[in-house]
Amino acid sequence: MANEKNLENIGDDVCEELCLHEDVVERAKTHMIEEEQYSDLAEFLKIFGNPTRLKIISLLCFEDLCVCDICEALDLNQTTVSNQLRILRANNIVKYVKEGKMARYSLTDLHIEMIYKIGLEHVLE
Amino acid sequence: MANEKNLENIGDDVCEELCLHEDVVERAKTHMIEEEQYSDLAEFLKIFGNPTRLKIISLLCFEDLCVCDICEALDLNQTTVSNQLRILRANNIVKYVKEGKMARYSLTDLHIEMIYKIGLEHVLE
DNA sequence: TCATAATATTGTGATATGATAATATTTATA
DNA sequence: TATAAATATTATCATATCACAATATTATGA
Repeated sequence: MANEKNLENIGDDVCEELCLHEDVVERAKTHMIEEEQYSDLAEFLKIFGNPTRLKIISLLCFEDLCVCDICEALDLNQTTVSNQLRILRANNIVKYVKEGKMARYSLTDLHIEMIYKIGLEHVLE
Repeated sequence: MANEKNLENIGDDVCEELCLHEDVVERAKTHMIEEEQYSDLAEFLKIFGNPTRLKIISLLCFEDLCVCDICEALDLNQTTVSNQLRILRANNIVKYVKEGKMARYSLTDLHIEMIYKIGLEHVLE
């Protein structure tokens, strides 16, 4: 962002001294997606970067649970769990249904479980 | 951590007032992994939570690249790219081979591409 | 061996994130 | 409708992260 003036003379100032394989660079660029899609994807995947949220996700892979059961299973206080559930909700990772006083949480779709499991495979090998 | 004394009277103090479905909680607990594995997984997946790193990963999905080509394709300065490559290396997401003055980077394995693509599928739908 | 290209490391200030205390909201039931 | 259980929101401060400037390292060729 913030360098419209350089759009056509990229390479003139910065890159004369760099290795620059122009054809390779051009081909690479064709595989890129929109700036905003990178941002959205980063925002989404960032959510997996916290142990508490991963614990919640790992529980919900097997069974829908209410908030207090998650608190109990993870030995965490209610504020912490509720806050993380809100973040997970906001990022479309969990959903919930109200059942009386309780809120029963579940994963939104299979993508969540897949990312969790592929990631785990990677760190365990 | 830091509550050995509560291991057998969990629920006596905090949870009398909460909903507590003991059987559900016990079953949920059996699906949990080690504390350290959650931490390791969070550290790993956290790396995907940054647009610059995702851009680098997205390029390397198609072709191995040297540092200056990545700089050029992403229009980022060399410091930024090198720093992010170091983080990616440290987390076993990319590897590189030295070719003369150049360093040719590639993804370590298919897990990386899978997480990128599943995540993208999720945010695009 | 000197200059330079390619890459890596370190330092910095602004911004984001974490767990939790304090407080508020919602809902069922007495 | 008052109470209490279950959950949600807000505020706080310590810590982590970001992009990049400045600087260092490594390796090739003159």
